Amino acid sequence: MKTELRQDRDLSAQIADVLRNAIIEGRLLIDERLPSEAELADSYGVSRPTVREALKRLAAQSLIRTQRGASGGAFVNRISYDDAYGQQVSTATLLLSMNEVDFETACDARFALERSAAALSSERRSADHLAAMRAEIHRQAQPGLSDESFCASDVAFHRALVDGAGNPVLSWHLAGAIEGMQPLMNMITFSARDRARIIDLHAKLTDALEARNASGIETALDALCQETKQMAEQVKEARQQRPGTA
Amino acid sequence: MKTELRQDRDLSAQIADVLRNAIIEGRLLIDERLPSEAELADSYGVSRPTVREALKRLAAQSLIRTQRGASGGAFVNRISYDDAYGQQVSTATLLLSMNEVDFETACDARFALERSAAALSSERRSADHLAAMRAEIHRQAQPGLSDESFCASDVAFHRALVDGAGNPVLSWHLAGAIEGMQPLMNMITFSARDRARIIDLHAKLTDALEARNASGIETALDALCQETKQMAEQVKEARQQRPGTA
DNA sequence: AACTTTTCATTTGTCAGACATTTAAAAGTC
DNA sequence: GACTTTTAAATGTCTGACAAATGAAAAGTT
Repeated sequence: MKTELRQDRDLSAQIADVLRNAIIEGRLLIDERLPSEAELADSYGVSRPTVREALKRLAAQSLIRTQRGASGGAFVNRISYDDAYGQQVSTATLLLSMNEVDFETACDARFALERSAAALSSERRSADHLAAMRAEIHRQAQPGLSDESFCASDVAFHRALVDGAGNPVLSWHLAGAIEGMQPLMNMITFSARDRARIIDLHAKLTDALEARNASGIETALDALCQETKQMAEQVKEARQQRPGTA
Repeated sequence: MKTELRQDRDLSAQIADVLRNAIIEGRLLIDERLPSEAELADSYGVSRPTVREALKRLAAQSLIRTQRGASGGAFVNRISYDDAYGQQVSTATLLLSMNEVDFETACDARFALERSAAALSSERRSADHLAAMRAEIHRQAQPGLSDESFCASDVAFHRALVDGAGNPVLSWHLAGAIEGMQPLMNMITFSARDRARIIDLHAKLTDALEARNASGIETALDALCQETKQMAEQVKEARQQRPGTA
């Protein structure tokens, strides 16, 4: 772990890179303790604050955890499913909302991925998943539901659908595709007629899933994709007519 | 941006959370400048090193960039596609290699996702994508290729396939599924017979893509999935017979 | 007046040293 | 032996300082 640092870049960034590579490439094993801050500072020839900034960078990526006290220190972290889930959603959200990704592209990608998950789900889903989906449909039909709550329920519905595949890795991937679009979806105003159509499609989708009818699922998902893109298009047109609200 | 901080948690972590939320929820716009470190330290009642640790956490997630000099400071960053790509691959890699995700689950998820991307690619792929895929097949057939290089070429092949869909968001999602498995794939030793079978399937896959034959693509992908899982199974059995090499 | 050079204030990057707090192990006490 | 106290090690935080980069204003020059 001896690397000469250049002087023309942030020292803390370079140290973070060195340690990050050591962790990713497996030279530092899970739960292994890193040298203390003082030792790291000494071995890289920098001050402790600089080392600490490097360690905080790694902590932000859940690569290490720190513990105070005797026999404390920084330890290589086994990233938890929840941490990875949050990072996935967060990165997807930023990618979609900060880069001029048009809604149609994001939507196409999302439903393409969901189609394959739904196909697996139709083989493996349990009664619990169906029940969760029907519960969300029921919530979506309640009058007086805010657009935001409708959106949240929509996410929960699709999440249950995907979880039906019984593959946590697949669920993790889909989290980015589905939950990452939430900010974009929240810009949509759902009219009563929109909601009715969506709820109808959700019902058809759930029925097809219950019957393990793969083609029926695909049809419903395609229709949902079209519906969603259409609503987004309407929002876009409304924006163009009276700009400034953006 | 005035929030009381508790004393029972890391101050730098709390400050990072506050700023992160402000960015994600859009209260701080892209390219907007954050207050200077001294001002932040003052407004949160902490010292500058503490503020700096918080800012480094955000920088590690590409949420901000910093610039020195007059009119410098920390600016809300528009995350680049490349940054998001790297984060996606990195998170997926860690999730798969650090958590006891069995190979079969990861493999199923990966090919499920790739199936849907391939379906889109069969409609939209250009001649360039086909050429890139055939070039990788050619490389894979070369004798004396290391397992690692074979793996890398395999990734490039599938990446070209996915890129054929012409949807960068889809490519981004698939990057996690495909490249994230690379460490797991690198543990496999590819015998000459294994390689021949894989190359044959790659050729069939490319032919089907050229013919825009969706069902042929699906068949080839399913076979590849089976083949991959089988090879992993063999590695697993070999490990169990003489442990300690792990 | 127009252009060039210099100076300067601002801001991040880094350092040194100190103290506070937490924690586990060692030492002491009953 | 069981409990309490002490101690040492480590992270968390603070203060104050200097270095380096950078843009803008001031000064100087033609």
